[in-house]
Amino acid sequence: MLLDINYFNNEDTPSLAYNLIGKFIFRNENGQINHYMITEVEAYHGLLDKASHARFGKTPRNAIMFGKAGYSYIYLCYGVHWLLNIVTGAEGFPAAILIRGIDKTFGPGRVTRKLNINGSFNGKILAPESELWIEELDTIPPKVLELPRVGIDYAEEYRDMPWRFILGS
DNA sequence: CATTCGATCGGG
DNA sequence: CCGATCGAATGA
Repeated sequence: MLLDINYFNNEDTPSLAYNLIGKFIFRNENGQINHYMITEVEAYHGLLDKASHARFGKTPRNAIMFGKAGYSYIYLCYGVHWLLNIVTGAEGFPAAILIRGIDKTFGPGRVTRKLNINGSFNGKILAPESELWIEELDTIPPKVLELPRVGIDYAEEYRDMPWRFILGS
């Protein structure tokens, strides 16, 4: 089942992120379709989240986070790595879920390399027509670990929020 | 303008 | 531990 705007149009970003573990990213490259289980994500939740790109309000870079759910938000991190996020929540509520791991690949920069995507995919709707989309293949809930997010030591009281989710064993 | 500094990774 | 690498954000 395709997970689209109706699925991601939810303002409980941490719960959406939790529930993304065990779902699948599909990628169509020249007719060759592969899919990868989502194994690690982080939630970036609203204007108040001091770890989020949206914490200073709407800017050209983060505008997509304020838009409709079910779209991609992709940006260059440290001038080197493209990071893939899924926009969530109602229009006007800035939130996104960072994809940090798929299958055996860990690290958000490696995820986009494995999927062979970059900034040209920013702002695309996650659907087969974009050659990048999310599906639920089975409804058995996996074991999920909750941990603090990575690389956001500056986020003050939001630094230790357990908004990083990892597939458990 | 100038400067700082990241939602990282790989190599030594 | 550190350098790469560059654009967003900030402040003058």
